[in-house]
Amino acid sequence: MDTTQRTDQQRSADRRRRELLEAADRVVLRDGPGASMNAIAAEAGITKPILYRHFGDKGGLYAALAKRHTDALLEALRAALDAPAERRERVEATLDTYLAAIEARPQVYRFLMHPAEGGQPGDAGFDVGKASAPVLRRMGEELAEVIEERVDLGPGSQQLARVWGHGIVGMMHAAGDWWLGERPCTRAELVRSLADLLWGRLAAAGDRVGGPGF
Amino acid sequence: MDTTQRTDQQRSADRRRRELLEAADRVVLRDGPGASMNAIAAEAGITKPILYRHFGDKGGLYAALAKRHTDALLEALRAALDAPAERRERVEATLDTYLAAIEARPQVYRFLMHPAEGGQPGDAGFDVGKASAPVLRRMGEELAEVIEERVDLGPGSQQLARVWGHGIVGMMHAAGDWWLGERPCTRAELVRSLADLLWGRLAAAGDRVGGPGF
DNA sequence: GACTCCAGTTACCGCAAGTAACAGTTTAGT
DNA sequence: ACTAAACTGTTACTTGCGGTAACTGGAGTC
Repeated sequence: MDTTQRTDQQRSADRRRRELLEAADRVVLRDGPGASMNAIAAEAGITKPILYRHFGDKGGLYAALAKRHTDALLEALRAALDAPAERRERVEATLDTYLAAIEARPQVYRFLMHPAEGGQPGDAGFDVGKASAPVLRRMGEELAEVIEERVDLGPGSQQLARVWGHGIVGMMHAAGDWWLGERPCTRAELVRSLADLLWGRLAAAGDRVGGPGF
Repeated sequence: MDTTQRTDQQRSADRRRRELLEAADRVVLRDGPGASMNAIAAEAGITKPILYRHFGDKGGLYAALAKRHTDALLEALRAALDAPAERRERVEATLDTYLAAIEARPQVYRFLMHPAEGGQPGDAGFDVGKASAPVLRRMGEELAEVIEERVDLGPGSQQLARVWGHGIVGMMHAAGDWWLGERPCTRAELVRSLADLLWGRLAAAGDRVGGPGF
């Protein structure tokens, strides 16, 4: 029962866990977010209880799965966010990176954003936002950090940055979701339109004929 | 089987339907989005099959329920959007109306935004966005209409307005969701911060010390 | 060789969606 | 008045999923 022994076991368990996650990934990508534990186990060549031993419950498995993809996505976003360029270019690069990601793998995106809850009704009260897609939260928080650290916002900058972080992420997400469903324009056009919005073009635009505009 | 007769029946059915929806409303508000059909039927003083006769399946019931609340919310938003004031004031009024609504009835909000899917795995392919919360889509579309109709955006205005409609709604939604969970500031502060964001303050702000800002 | 772990299995429980088949009651037709 | 439809409601069932208990076989350890 010395250290190497234990490390071996742990390594084996970790490898197994990765294999299971990869199998789960395949199934979720094939069957959608409603994929059953049985299906995942079958894909991995084993049976349900093993999944439960590794991940506790379905939420655990999905959380682990989501973490993988979220980490990957955040990595890509960070790169775009930290690129050496001026602000507008960075914003556009970040938007484009996100949109390219959801465009390339819509199933992954769908899984991350609409995890299909499934919470038993016997659960506790309404912890609003707790069951919501945590991906957006993480993205919002990270963006807030970058903003607060890079942009000079005067007093109350931290709160402002957080609001903006979550707001911008939400804008990106909603616009991306809609765009992915309808494909009304190219990705570049979408990026440009959103950046224009953030650059205050709504405030700068004139009214249309007939009274005060929106 | 003349017309009046049939109308009577239809009226009765409609009344029943409303009663059922109100019962469902109570249960969903009490038990959360995972409320079971049995529970709803019990609250209405009847049993499951009747619910199924009226609404087809759980999705139908939830859709009907969501439509009610969505209509009410959109009504309120339209009022704020059409108020006689200048643009910035309207934007703030609209944001505040939305936030006040979700603040007043977080359970309703939660139900509308996170309907807990539940789609059987045997379903068709990934119609991304189809199962997504339709509330946001409707809000986005309506806002787009208002923008396109009131603001002079030059060529390509329709597409731009739609992108902005969905983007702004998403911003409002995400920021509201986060705010409702953490309550980091007052509603008025949040409204102001978001309006500032839309008014291009991010673009106008200076860089912080040490290199180009975000 | 007996002992202990561990991966893995089968077989089950509870619960919720959805359905089939049956029963009471009002309404229409003759 | 008597039957037939149509509507409302019920009980009792099937199916399928999440989750668990209890057993089984094989690896290493004393």
